[in-house]
Amino acid sequence: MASSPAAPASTAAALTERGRQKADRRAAILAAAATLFAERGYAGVTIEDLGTAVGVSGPAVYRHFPGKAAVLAAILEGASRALLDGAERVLDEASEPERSLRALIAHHVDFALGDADVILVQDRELEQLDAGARHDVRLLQRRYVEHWVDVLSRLRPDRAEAELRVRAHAAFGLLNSTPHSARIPGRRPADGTIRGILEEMAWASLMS
Amino acid sequence: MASSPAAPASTAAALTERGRQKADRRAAILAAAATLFAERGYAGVTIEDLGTAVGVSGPAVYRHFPGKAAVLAAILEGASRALLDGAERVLDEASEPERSLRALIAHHVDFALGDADVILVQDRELEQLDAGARHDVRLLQRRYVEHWVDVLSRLRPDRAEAELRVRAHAAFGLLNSTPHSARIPGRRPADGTIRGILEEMAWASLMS
DNA sequence: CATCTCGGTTAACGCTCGCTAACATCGGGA
DNA sequence: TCCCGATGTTAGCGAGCGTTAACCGAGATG
Repeated sequence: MASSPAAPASTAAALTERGRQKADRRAAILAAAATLFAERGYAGVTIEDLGTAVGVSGPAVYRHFPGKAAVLAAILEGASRALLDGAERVLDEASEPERSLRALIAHHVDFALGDADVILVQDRELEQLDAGARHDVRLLQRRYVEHWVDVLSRLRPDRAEAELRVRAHAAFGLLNSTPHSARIPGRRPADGTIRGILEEMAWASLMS
Repeated sequence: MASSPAAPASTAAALTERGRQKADRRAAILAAAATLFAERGYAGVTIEDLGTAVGVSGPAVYRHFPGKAAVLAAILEGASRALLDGAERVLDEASEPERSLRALIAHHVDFALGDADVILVQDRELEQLDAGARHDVRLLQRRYVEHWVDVLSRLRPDRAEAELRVRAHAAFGLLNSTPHSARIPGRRPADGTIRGILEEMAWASLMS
């Protein structure tokens, strides 16, 4: 799950100059890949495209990832982990369920509006992963959903967990709608306005 | 937009035996393609797969569609048209805006639960279309959204159309959530139950 | 200072897949 | 009945693309 050959354990960060450059390149490839995958789909992007997007060309990408699928896997695992970590951080700070739900919603909106490309790829390209990576991502997603279900079941103990799970998924669809529709032309309201609308709608739908 | 060489105009339906067989084949290919595209993505399905799925093999598909892209285009245009036609039919029957909105929601849920594969493909593979077909589909989608916005603006004349458009898109994301999450294992409630939950959530979110 | 590692280059292989060609078969109108 | 057009079949081309091979220069290391 970590790096390959006996990584310098804890002091991994302050390595040499080359070490940081490599990390930067890797991050740049991931960022460019998210944008390109969102625009053209995983299959519509070539390894050469990924290289060109970060200023190297072609097979240099293989110095950072073992293959094209690994790039997608890194994006999806990163997204799932970021979403999950954020949710757990947010839940540590608020114990009252109403506050917790509002915080969960706000955090999800932040992510959806901030990393729209990643959300799009996450929604669309999960199936392209090999069984192992797909399973890992699904596990992270499941844990994320369960946090939502936990909070919801404290707010509405009368409702079955199965219903709350359907409601959580529906809320994700609602909150992720902007990355999907943003590609359609037409003027949209400012991000701040959209954020308010989505938070209000998500709350109302979940508590209805 | 219709058939090629001087089609027998109005009496097109009651043609010969061969005519009906051809129509059946075409419909079978479209249905199989929707399922396969939903499972593996447009790029993950070969023309050979499409043929095999309906009992013919490989290039026989070209007797019914000029190419792979045309199959996708037919699915997406069919879906957009069905959604739009249904909405217009529904709006003809109810003039009161509250009833209209409830009917629009119910109709959309019907479609999402009944043609989950098509909804999934519609959400994911629009970009794979060539510019012309994509434009056509976008036009149909736009008209569909505008029907929702019209009804919403009669219910909430205080709100800007831009906001209502964001709300409509968010509601679509909510209503289309089940086709997306259905692939995740785990027991789900029965369709009837899900329908009720989604309708309630959509209404609450739009009117909040 | 010699050497080794590593991130980069270009060339090329091989597979997949959309699509076309050439040919067979058969239903249906004159 | 006879022929034409439509719907299949199999063989094969050609392009695109993921990946590997072979080589190179420079920064870290002893």
